[in-house]
Amino acid sequence: MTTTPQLLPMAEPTAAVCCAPLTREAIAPDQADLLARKLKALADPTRLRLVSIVAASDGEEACVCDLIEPVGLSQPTVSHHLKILMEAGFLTRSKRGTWAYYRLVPGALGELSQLLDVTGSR
Amino acid sequence: MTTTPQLLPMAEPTAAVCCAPLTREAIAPDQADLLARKLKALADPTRLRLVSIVAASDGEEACVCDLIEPVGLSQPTVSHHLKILMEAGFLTRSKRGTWAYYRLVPGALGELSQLLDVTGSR
DNA sequence: CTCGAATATTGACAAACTTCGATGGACTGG
DNA sequence: CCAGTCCATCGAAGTTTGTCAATATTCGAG
Repeated sequence: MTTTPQLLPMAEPTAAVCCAPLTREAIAPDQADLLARKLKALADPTRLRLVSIVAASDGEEACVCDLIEPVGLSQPTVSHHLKILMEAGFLTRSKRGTWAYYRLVPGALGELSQLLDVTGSR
Repeated sequence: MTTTPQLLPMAEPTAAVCCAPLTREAIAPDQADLLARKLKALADPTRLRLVSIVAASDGEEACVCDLIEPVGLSQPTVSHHLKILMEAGFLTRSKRGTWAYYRLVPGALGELSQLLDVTGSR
């Protein structure tokens, strides 16, 4: 009964986590918080596999039923991981009939990637 | 009483996590594990700030005493975070006298960055 | 050798996370 | 309308994580 889970701003206000690569100057605490939340969403073997499977799927989308067997976990657990990935801005869901299809948010991974090391400086 | 914490292979056998970007084809479970461990090491606001401060420091190194005040946590906690970052392959330590100086491992962040999204494909 | 300073380690505890089974809601086919 | 399928949510159990105070360790100065 907590408040509605907040979506992390990623697609919309691109200004949120945007500017300084990690290695140029000390990151601000609030930017560190935001970046950490996104990294945490990805920092799980199952969720990495889910993202990867969705990305590699035909049409670059997959329904839950396609994801349960590959990762070998229960359906509620898979749904839970997908929700976390959605809230972090990496996936979107679209329902068609009883099926829920998940897709990658274009550019979400790339944005994170750039933040970690824009310049290749070090 | 677990086994001695294993260093994640990053500097040495670069073949470990090396090949397929997350979005080309489904990642193998063991690669997902490895990648998740590295992401988890980075997925904490304090540790992101530590990495950032070290990177932005003069001479690109910093001792623990320089890091305690900026992050506002106790000395044991800071040491603990630094240890995690070392075991994940992001930092190295060199002791000079009683001081311990931490440095970024060159390329470690970049390697991770590339893994998340090599192509910018999506 | 002894004292003080800089770090690391240990032990403890609360909070967060991962997982599951059970349940509930929504849609489809007969 | 009914039964069955797909998915999300709830509640609970077990594990992991972040943090601190207390303690141990290591080194340099005198």
